[in-house]
Amino acid sequence: MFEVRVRFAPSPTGELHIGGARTALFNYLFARAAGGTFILRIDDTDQERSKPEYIDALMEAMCWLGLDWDEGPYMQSQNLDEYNRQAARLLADNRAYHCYCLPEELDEGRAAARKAGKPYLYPGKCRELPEEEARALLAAGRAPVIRLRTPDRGETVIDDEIRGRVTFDNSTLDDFIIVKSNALPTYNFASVVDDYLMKISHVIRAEEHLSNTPRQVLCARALGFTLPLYAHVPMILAPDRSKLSKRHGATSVEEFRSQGYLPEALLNYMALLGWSPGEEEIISLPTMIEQFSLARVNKTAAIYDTVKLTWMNGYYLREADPARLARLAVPFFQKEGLLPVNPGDHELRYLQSIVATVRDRVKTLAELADASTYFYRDHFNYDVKGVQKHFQKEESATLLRRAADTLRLLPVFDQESTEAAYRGLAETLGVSTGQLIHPTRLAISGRTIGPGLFDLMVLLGKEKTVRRLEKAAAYIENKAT
RNA sequence: GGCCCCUUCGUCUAAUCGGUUAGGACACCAGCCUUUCAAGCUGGCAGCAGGGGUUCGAAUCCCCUAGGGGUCACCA
Repeated sequence: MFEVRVRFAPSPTGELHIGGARTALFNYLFARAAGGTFILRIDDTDQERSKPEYIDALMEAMCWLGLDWDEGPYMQSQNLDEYNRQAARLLADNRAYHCYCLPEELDEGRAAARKAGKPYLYPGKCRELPEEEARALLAAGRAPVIRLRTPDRGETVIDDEIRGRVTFDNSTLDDFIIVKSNALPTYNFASVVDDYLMKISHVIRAEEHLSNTPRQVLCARALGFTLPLYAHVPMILAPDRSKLSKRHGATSVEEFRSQGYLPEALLNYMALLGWSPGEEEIISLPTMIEQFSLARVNKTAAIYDTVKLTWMNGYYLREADPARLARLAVPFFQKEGLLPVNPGDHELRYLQSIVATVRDRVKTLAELADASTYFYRDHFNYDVKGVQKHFQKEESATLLRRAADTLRLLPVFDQESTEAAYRGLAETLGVSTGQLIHPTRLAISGRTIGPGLFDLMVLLGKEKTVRRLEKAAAYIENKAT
């Protein structure tokens, strides 16, 4: 039995989006399920587009999700000598050659091929370039690239763990570039070298890489490397069925986080895209590890749907430990201006009791904060429809004043006592409890929807409740005159 | 356009070797519960892309068509 070693190898050219995160998750699950090693590698051989801040953001996102890696991060930019060494070997073996063609020269051929409706293949101009000419070109200041000498005939076969046998005709593959003119390796080359050196057993990545795979196999064979096993997982598509990109709005882990999604919800939702567990859909990371297998990963691209993710987030919101939830909610309350930068113990305790009550009816942390504003602000507008419904008759004012008077006299202000008081008052006044409850809710929260009224009053406290009832009564009386 | 991959309710998916009233989840609708809104519970709507084969029998195997996606860079 060989050791399972897998890697997640993003290029730091943007935020970690849900597709990349899901690939990371599957690698993680596969490694953990097999007792193997999960490696983080940063494929940063593109100097132009790679940005250090993306590396930090990437690791931050993975930590937030709880996808801890065992080795790395390894940077390809730190391993340049190795690629050069391997390329030199290929050159010495005549399995690769220098090519002096300029990109512009090649562009002409490309344009012509496109016009003719044919695929463009490098014509092999420098394949057998005489020594003299090469020297002359070099002397003229041309920086060559290195191309792999690929077979013209035969086929390259990949036995993919998920997709089965995939065959490519070698005649459709040209002598592709493995080292750029700036001496940096291309993805197909660097990736093969590292996967071999790191003893990667399974390359688990998105399907978009499937058509690159024969090139990598050719590289590995030229280098004399044994091949890893490949598993190409289905892509995650945007709602418009196209590949995920910035223009699709919230797709990065960081964005989901800032919208108030919980890591366990995002993780659970992502796991369901392209894979299905046993009986239960709601599963924790440890359970995913127990149940994960590549055999149950399907081949169909999935369109992600935030509606289901949001539902799931609501579920996890209600399940979460209240103290933890309060901690996670802090930035959202700060953003609404409800909490100071450094909230004290008292404020955090109050937050926790609010969160524990309000979370039952919201689906994200952002909604949670939004639904909690009236606990912190005395000034708010009354819901317009609510006013029409509950503040229209002048006797409503009387009702509210009677309620305020009753509550004020309560020696104990808790769920039971307030409810008993209200039910008693309704009876003496000869009205239904609802006739008392609805105007009260509007009076103390400005809203027609929210937590159970008695929870709400207790959370607000006797003083504020009574004050707001009287304020509302005055509002109704003013309105009437 | 060439090459490669894919195709079960609107969306995510199940249906181990071909035999199921094609199952579940989200969403939606209805009812129950109820001080509102949620949640919860119960029920409902909704799918094998199309056409040919093979077979006693096909969502499942084969072929064709259509559709979708990916990829064709000195990006990964």
